[in-house]
Amino acid sequence: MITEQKKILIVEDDFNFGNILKDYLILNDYFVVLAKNGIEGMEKFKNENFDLCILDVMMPFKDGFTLGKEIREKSENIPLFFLSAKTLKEDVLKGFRIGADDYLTKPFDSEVLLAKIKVILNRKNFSSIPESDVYEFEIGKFKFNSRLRFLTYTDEKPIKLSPKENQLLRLLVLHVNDLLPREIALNKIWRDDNYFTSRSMDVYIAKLRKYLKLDNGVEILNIHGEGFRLVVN
Amino acid sequence: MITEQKKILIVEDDFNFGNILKDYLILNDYFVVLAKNGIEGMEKFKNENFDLCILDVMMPFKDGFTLGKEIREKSENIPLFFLSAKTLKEDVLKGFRIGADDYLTKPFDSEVLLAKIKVILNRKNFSSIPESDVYEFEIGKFKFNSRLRFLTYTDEKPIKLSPKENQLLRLLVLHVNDLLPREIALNKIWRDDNYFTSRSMDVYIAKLRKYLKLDNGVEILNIHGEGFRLVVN
DNA sequence: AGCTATTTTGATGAAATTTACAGATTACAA
DNA sequence: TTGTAATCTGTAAATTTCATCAAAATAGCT
Repeated sequence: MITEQKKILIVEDDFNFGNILKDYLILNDYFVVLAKNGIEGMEKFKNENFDLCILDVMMPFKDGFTLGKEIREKSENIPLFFLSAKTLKEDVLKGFRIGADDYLTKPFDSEVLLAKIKVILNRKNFSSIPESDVYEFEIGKFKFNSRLRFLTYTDEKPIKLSPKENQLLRLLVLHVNDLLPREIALNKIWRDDNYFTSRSMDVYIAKLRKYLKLDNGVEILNIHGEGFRLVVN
Repeated sequence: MITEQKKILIVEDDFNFGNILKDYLILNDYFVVLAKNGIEGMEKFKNENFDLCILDVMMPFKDGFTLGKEIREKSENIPLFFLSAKTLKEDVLKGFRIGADDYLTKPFDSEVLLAKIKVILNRKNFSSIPESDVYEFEIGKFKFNSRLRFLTYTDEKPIKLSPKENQLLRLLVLHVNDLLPREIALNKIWRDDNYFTSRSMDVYIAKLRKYLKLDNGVEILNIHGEGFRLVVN
């Protein structure tokens, strides 16, 4: 995909207001889905893949805070905005405690909202690895096909790579001879960066090293505290 | 340093307000530096290493917008908040155009500010685009790559540098033949200037000297009470 | 169920950093 | 000059942080 339209979920029970907001964001080149209440909002959230959620706080059946909490449980990283007429400090803080990225009080200026959306979408640009068209690589005497998940040493029979092995090797190759920061690999592949995903990544590095040992002109070096580096002579 | 405290720069010309804010953030376990105006703010920004900047908009000599723009030029990723009594939409939008992450209008609730600071500092922020940055240097007969943390003497095999060795050597090189004041190195690398960080820096100077001995046209001189100087013939 | 892929644990050791210290050097005042 | 306090030097030890990898646990598929 060349131009990647960002996909926004709006959950707002006020039909008029919701539609105005939706149209405004569409006009500004976002792909927008509008849900009329918390139940529907959760439904859509589960079935689609959004880049940002904008939730009204006061809604019948399921209020925005409850919905926000559920969304956070499912996805701890997705940007979350609350909209509310309630300017009470306690409400605002509650929103942030739930894991909101911002809390806007109505009435708010639509251009300001737009600015905030831009800021947050530009910051968190870790959609999974883009399926660029390149998927055949040479790594020393290896051939690596990241689409078929095959790693082939000269004429030997191809080693099948697991999805994670494959993604990791692909990232390494894309940064060949240069540093692949831990953080980036973790967020791109595991979509999260913590102690356990980090240990997990180490496991895959070990696996790849084992495969790559066949060619001793190829190795994966560690840069302590920074990340890894695939070196090819 | 025991806890990895986040370091915040506040630039605010109102002495009272600035100090109250500073104390409040310190109370909440941040390391805070307060600058009284835009000039001083830029000075501190250049010499230290912050996780977040909070800029008052209306200040004499150099206003917050101008300062914010300069900071953005130097660091495109550092989180930036504007504070202002001006609630004019145009000002708010201007702030965002400059690259602000948020714009708070005075009076604002300190707890809300705190919540926003937490959100932004915990945000996993990584763009795969490395900060455009010079990282290849020549030091006499050495080649120094501060990204890969390698120091290579002619054709010998590269010496791996630890993160601190690397940062320190990089700072020295950036000031080559000129004085690198202790204070600046400590604030930039150790983020704090005290007896222990200072001893620690001495240890690293000794380590670098050992590495650099290979080329006797290169040495690190001390300027008593001032700092160090990397000299290259 | 049985197999395979993946994640989580945890033991171990390696690397990096801080702290400590003893002997030099320097600044500076008397 | 000389004495003394402050600063610097290099090394070693103690502490902390990080990487490695086997193995166990879990999830997911056929």
